[in-house]
Amino acid sequence: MFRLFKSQRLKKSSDFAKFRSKNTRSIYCEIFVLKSLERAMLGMSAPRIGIITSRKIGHAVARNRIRRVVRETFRLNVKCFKQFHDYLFIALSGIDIKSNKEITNAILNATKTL
RNA sequence: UGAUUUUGUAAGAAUGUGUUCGUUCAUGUGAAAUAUCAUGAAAGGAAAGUCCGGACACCGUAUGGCAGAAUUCCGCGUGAAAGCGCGGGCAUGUGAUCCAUAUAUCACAUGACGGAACAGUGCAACAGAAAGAUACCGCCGUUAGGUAAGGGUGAAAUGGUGAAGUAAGAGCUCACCGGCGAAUUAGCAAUAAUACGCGCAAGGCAAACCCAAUUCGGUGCAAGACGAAAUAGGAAGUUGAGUAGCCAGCUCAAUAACUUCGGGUUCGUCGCACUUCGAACGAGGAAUUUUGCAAAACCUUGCAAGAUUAGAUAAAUGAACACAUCAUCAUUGAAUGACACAGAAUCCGGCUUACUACAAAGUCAUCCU
RNA sequence: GCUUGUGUAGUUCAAUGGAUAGAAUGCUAGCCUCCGAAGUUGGUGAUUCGGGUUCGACUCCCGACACGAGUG
Repeated sequence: MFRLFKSQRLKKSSDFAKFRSKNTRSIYCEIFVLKSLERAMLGMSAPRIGIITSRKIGHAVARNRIRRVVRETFRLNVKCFKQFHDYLFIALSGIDIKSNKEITNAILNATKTL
């Protein structure tokens, strides 16, 4: 019931390019930027997420940790995310200092306003 | 006791156990596993840097020359190679012995350690008369000139000390030391020792060009193979192209070929996860490793039994809770944390760098006797 | 992933192995002006880091670090 399928993750570069071109709703925290984009009402209804962790955040271990935390929060709290929407999570520098709980709480607060 | 350096460690256990929720791959069941199923496996010593060397794949041909790149004391061992290890020689530095100093001897450390020549070129700021040949002061003589002993400069001044000698001086001559040469002896060799010869007109830098010897075809899994999808031969330029910097040779091509710009597509499978046979169960083999036995002074070897073999692709290997253990804080009850460096990306062998703990050795500092 | 390049003042660039590493711009303090701007005179400030070769290193060599570029 809380599974995370491969189809729920953004993989193609065209999916990421849509965020650049079209108008998106976005919210900025000190740690990250979360963007949302409405999708055509076709196919599956579940929300999808893409994660960007650039090299500025830190070494590969720190980047892996953030990706895992974001995926875990997305998996356990799918109901907070709207259906037929794509989400893009962009991590910013300074996120590697925060603990796992702080990151999850910050994401859940962000989804309320989106 | 502390700091630091070097070497080593089948060490770096996701701290352990349990529960719950998940991720990737393989196999099975199944019509379908991208249906919420079952079983099994799932990150390091450096996975890192990409500095070397290979395997492997492609380049229609990889042949010769030039250019270019890399390596460089000697011997032995190991290895596919790069490299690594052991021993020896030489040079430099430090310390000790000796001690007026040098030489010498011993110990330790470091060394990209071929060549300065009957090959050539280049460089040496400032200072200094002079930096590869010269004469400022001085000395002798006073017409020309002779002279490198003394002065001072410099990183470096044409070997050092003493005697003899002289107008004054000088390897001009002699003794000792140093240097160079070829010979003999020792050594597998690098090289060393010996006596002999040369008065010693040429020193330093080759991580300056260069010379000698040896080695090297290029590109890299985004290599490459197959399938699917898409599409319009649109514009400009060149006359050759064959992936090597140039030339030659060889091969192909001729009205087609190539380059640039613009447009379209931009997904999947294999390569690729120890390997072979097999439809599968399974069997054989390989490597690593644990235990036991036997042989052996040790290194190690053999036999038997068991275990293990990562394979992702916007890129898996995770999260939460409970108990135990440990650490820190606070002060005797409960809070925080699971610890450094750090994340496989075709595979393997090295090198380099980062870092925790333990062990050993060295150096330095402080205290005590 | 693979290949490859570059590091000099806050910024943009110079410097043949040899003075105190130079110039523009910026910043800053005076002068000028009624006050600013412009002008003018000073000051400030750097060889990414660690070793080696050399008498001597921004330069040559080695290792690290940082920042780029190319490649289907």
